[in-house]
Amino acid sequence: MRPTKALERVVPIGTLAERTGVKVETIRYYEQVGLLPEPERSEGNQRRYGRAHVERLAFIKHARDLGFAVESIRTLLRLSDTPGMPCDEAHAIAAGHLGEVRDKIARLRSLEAELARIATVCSGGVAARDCAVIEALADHSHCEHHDH
Amino acid sequence: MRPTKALERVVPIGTLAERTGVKVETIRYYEQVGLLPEPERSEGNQRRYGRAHVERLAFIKHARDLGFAVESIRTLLRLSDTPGMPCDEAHAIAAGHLGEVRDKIARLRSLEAELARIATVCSGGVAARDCAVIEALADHSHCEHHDH
DNA sequence: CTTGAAGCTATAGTGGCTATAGGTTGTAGG
DNA sequence: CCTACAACCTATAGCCACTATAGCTTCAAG
Repeated sequence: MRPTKALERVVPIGTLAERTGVKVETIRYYEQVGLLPEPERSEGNQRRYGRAHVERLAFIKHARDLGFAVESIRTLLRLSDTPGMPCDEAHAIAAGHLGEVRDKIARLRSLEAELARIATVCSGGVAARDCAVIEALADHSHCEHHDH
Repeated sequence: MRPTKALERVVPIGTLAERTGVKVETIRYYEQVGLLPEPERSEGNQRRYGRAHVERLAFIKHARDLGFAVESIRTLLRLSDTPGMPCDEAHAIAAGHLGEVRDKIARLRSLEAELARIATVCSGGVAARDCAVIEALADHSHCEHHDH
C-alpha cells in the first residue's frame, strides 16, 4: 500500500496547489518570474515538488495575502534564505507597505464618505436629469484645480 | 487681438488636458475606448475640442476620482445623455461601488492590523532568522485551510 | 488497453493607463 | 518668409499579478 496523498513527500503541481491554496497556473507563473525554483521533473516532464517547495510557496502566499508586491517578496525570500543577514530591509519593506495600506485606507474612507453622500440623496426611481448621482458627477463645484 | 487661451472655445488636446487635469495620453485613451467622442480635426489632423468635450471629460474625471470603473462610467454617461430615463441603474452602480469600497476598506483594515503587529515586533537590527517579519511569513499557525 | 483527469507549453487577455519611437503640424521670433 | 521647437500624431509595447485559451502529452484507475 502506497502512502496516502496527504503524506506523500513528492507531489505533482495539483497537490501542491491544494495544499497551499495557490492555483496551478499561479504556481507556474511564480516559477516563471523566479519566485519559486524550478522543481525536478518526472520522466514525462511533469513537475514534482518536495517539502521545501511547499514551505516556500506558503511563504509567498502569506506575503501576497498581506498585499506585498512580488518584488518585495523576492527580497523577503532572499533574506529568509540567508538567516544571518540583518533584517533591516525586511522591516523597511513591512513598514513601507503598512504606510501604503494606511494611505489607501485613508483615500478609500474619503471616497466612501463621498459615495455614501451621493448614493443617499438619490435612491433611484427619478429621471436621470434629477438624479443626484449623475448631478454630482457633472457638477463642477468640487473642482479644486480648474475653473472650467 | 485673439482671445486668451483661457477663454478659447476650441482648444487642442494639451489645453483640454490642462483644464481638466487629465493627461493627454489618457484623453486619447478615453477616445479609443469610446468614452469620449472623436472630436473635429484641424487641417493638419490635430484634435480640436469644444465646450461639450470639456464637460464630458470633467464628468469622466470625477467618476474616475471616485473609483468608478470605465464600464460603469460608460453607463453613467449614457444615462446622463438621456435625461428622461429613470436613474435606478445609476443608483445601483453607485450603491454597488460603495459596497465594494466598504469591502475593500474592511479587508485593508485587517491587513493593517496584521502588518502593524508584525512591524512593531521587529524594528530591524536583528538577524533575519530572528526577524518577526520573516517569521510571520514563514509561520504556518495562521493557515486556516491547510495542514501543511 | 482504454479512458479521462491532470499535466505540459506558448500565447493572449484583463484594467487603466503610461511610455516609447518616429514621424508631422502649429506658431512665435527673427 | 524661414527656422526652431514645442506640441501634436499613430502605432505599439509595457506595467502588475495573474487568468484564460488552445492544442497537445502523460499519468493512473479500472
